[in-house]
Amino acid sequence: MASYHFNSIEENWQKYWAENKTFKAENISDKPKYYVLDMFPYPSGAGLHVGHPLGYIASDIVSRFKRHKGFNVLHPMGYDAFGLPAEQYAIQTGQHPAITTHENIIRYRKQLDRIGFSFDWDKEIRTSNPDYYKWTQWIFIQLFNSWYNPKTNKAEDISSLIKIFEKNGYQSDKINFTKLEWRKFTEKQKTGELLNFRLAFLSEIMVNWCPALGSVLANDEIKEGVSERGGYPVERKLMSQWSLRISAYADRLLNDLETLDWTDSIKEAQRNWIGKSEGCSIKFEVDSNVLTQIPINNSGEIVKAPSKAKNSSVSFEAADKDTYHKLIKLAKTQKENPTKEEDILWKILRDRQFENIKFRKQYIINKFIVDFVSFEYSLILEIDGLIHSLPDNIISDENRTLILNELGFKILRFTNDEITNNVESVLNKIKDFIKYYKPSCNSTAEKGIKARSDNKEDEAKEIYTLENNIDNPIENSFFIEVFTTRPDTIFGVSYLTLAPENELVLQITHKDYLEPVLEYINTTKKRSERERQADVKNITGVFSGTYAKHPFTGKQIPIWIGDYVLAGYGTGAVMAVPAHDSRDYAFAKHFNLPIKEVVLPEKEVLLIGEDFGGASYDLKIGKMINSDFLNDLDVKDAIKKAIQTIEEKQLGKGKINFRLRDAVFGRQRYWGEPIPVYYDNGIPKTMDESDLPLILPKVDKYLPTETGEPPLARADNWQYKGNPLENTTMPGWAGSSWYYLRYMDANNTEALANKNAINYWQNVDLYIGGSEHAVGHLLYSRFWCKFLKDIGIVPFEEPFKKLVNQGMIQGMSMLIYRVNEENKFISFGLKDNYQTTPIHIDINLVSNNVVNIEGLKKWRPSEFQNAEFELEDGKLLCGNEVGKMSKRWHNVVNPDDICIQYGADTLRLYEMFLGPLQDAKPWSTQGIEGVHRFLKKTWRLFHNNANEDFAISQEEPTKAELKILHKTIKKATEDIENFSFNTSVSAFMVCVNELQDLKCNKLAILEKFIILLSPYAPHITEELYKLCGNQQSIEKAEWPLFNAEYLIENEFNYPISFNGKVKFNLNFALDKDLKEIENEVIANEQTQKYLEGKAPKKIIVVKGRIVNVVV
RNA sequence: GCGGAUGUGGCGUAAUGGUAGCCGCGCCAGACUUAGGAUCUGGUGCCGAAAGGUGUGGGGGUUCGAGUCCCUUCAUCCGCACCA
Repeated sequence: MASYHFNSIEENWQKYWAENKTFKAENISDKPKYYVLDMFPYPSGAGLHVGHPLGYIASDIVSRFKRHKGFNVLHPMGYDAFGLPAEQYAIQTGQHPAITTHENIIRYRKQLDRIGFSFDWDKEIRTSNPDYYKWTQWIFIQLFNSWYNPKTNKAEDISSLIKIFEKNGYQSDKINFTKLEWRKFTEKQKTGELLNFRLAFLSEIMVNWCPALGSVLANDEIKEGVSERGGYPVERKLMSQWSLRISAYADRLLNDLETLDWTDSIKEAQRNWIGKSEGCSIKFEVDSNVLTQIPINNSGEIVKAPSKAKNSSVSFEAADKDTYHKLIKLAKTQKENPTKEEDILWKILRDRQFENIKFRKQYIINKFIVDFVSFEYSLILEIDGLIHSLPDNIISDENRTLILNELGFKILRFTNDEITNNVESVLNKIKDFIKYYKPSCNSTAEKGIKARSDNKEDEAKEIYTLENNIDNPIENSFFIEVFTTRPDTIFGVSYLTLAPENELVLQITHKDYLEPVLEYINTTKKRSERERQADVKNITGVFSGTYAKHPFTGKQIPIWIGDYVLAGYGTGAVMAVPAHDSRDYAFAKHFNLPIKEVVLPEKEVLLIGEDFGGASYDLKIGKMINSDFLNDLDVKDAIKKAIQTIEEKQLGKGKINFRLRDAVFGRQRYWGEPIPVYYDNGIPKTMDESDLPLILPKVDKYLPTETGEPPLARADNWQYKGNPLENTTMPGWAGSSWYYLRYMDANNTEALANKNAINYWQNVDLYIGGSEHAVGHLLYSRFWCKFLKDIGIVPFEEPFKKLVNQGMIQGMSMLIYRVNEENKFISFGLKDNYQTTPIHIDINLVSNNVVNIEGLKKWRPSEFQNAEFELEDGKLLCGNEVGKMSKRWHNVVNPDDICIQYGADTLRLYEMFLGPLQDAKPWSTQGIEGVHRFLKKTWRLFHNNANEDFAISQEEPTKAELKILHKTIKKATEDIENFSFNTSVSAFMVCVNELQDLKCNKLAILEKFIILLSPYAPHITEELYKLCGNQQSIEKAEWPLFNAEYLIENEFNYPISFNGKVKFNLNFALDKDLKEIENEVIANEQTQKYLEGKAPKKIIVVKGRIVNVVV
């Protein structure tokens, strides 16, 4: 008895492969290498569903094929083991996430093994293993120790930058110091400056804070305003964070896309994400006639922007003179007559030695007197119950907070009661704050200190300054700098628009317009990102009351504030050209602002001054008009000319802008790689490499501390060399950004991988995975690869040469319909007679859309036991819905179940047979029978049907049999190379059907055929190969060679068509003269019938293809 | 809105510019069987009894010939989402 017992066959061969290490990849080999990689799975608690293996099967087929072709194949698998779900589970249950993760991995491994993948399991890796994350931390240290040198266009050791500073100082738009100043800087100041250059750096930035997850999320982890995992709300928050300077690599990441064999859609997604735009910055002088906010210092003097040395600083003590004098007077009174509470707090602040922190009392900032302020920490302390502002001040408390926050200050408020009765709590709050918010040189406040240090000798003249974006401002002048890609349209500018978040807004707003402007800022702030995104059509904005001067014409241009301008892009300000930008157009229309055309479209000539029929002309094609020196130029030339002129006149300069933001690298989370950084007296330093790995410590709870610090702060003795260690951990993408390198030499303790191994395996030849990683993982991996190349670790620029995206396998949900507010369910066809709600039920309760009602009652007795059912034809029919395969919809299909019922070979073949790998498709088990039947047929070819014995013939194959075989060899080889797996499965079926028709059981044919089939169905083919008398695994067999001679035909049955429509067929020898064929076709009596007595105009004969008669 | 992809039987799909629907599911008929949910044979786009006609989302074009190339339009799916 030898029928096809797939269960035992599959189990035996899986054991054999494991024991014999059949798929071991050698790091030293004479064979050519081939590296096939699957995207790193995260071992979730739900296990694998049938969608996951789709890509793994495809990559496994390619791997096995390449081995047959004589390649040394690296085909590894491992786990991206850090991640939020395990941590969420840990928070809920208290179980260490390592335990959960380990259990999940065991389950994954069992499921993977069952499908018969040819992974080299000796190379398995887990990102949560200290042996692995040691090297993730090591890479982080290298990033910290590097900066990007734009001259050499690569990362270099930070020491080369320090040398530059020592020799030349540094000058740029935003950072300026001389070599002498550099030498005078304290260590802290130097650290701060260097952080502006390190590829891993600490900075204070707006982050996406998800309170529910207790974590910061990257932009690509947010979908539609909520977190991708869990769907929790996300808010914007200013935080001190580790980031990676991916923006330094923006150009290389963009340009090298061209070298990659990836799909256009992924490349396009990355291009969009990087978002390069070439243009020009232009400065608009704010009209001094209307600028009422004269910078004034504490003494009531007008402060001139310190010329030259700190030329980019503008005073922020902006209040008009009248207001200011009132303030000074008030401050003085308040200082002299402190309240009881004020006095208590002041004494504490003065006496309690907050290391190096100086607090000032009753200090004027902007239009306000604050109670206490520390500039080192940008911290304001306020005691409720005190008068905060001028008695007649129109600014509300809310707006006051807003303005102070806007200036980069954080505010701690205490009540009188708190100060009188619980001074310790007040003290602790301040201490906690100071501990959590490290002083950062990137914060606006810190820059103030920097500026201030120049005027040390004159305390009275201390001013709090803020750096802005203005280059070389002329004294007492005030500029708004915009970024535009259309400098050619400079003469079409009818207004400027600032983003509401733009720091300049508060400076330029006319005092009469302050209230509506503040109100507008507040409204836009309250609107969540989500609302703002969803609501593009709703145009909002407000006039600032101030005008700017056109740089060429000198004309007055109104300055508006509008939330259609993004604060984070360019300078957060635009020059609006409504005639040639649809967003500006919509805004101008809404507020009735002038529209001036300056580009004449090429084709349709529009009358000047006339509206463009409700739209703007945005294309960069046409001739310039109404544009002074640009007139009559083509747009493209005008752009060049405009930039040139603007640069000559020093009104701005050519600039390239990227949308790509630096990547936030810290998570307020436990289950991730600890960041190997400690704080020596507040200065961030990396650990010695020899002390790595920095092991994730034990904590009592996986939650933030009471003071809001990340869970690592709970660890005992979380210190290095007596200094506090960093409390945040690395994000999920850290470990997965370089894992492909670790597989090359997974157990190396000396390096992330041995140099020879890296040189042998090089980059990944084929990478298969879902397109959901288009911009996250794939961009970060490219970034790290380029960095590792710069520092000499890898010899290649790109990690993944060819990328194939498998389509998602969707789930088919089963829906039954409950009558609203009744416990009654209606069959699909009758549901329209009622008001119903669809309910998802377990797909196992349904076959052919018929619901098993008894099963349903057992599945959820509470819901269905006593329910009423309205049937059609005695059946309860359900509806279907295609969507995500998920536990939630009860539509998960587990590959284990398929393996038990049909076997792994059937599952593998079927997943490939479903359709093109790249296409998304809903999972349906309909059709799996056909694939299973095919395998049974294949098995029978090798067996005598009568007694089911293995029976194979040694006879010489016939020409017909060889033709079938070689046709299949050709198709199978081409299809694998084209990733067209579905068509090759179909070719195998054709082959078996035809061999069966010929009753062929010849070894010479069948043995070759099963080698072709073996990458797809490895178990059954191993078994048959062994039965054929082979001692070795089929894996070692050579791929059959295709011989075209067997396919040569000597005659062809030509379709005869008339005007392209086929009417009948005629048989001719293939070497027959084409003219003769033509003659015979004309002579044929059937032809005469279709000619209807007319003479043919023309006859086309294509050899071996077709005959077409033109009538 | 912009960008990308896809539209072919009841279903999954196939077709170097050359006979549209290969292969599989489902369905119909039959054979072998105590039985079949095993296996085998034949049929199966649609209309039509047949002859024949018609047919690849719609419209137009190029070509001797278009599912395939071009233009246009519609629908669905996926990205990006005011990037100046």
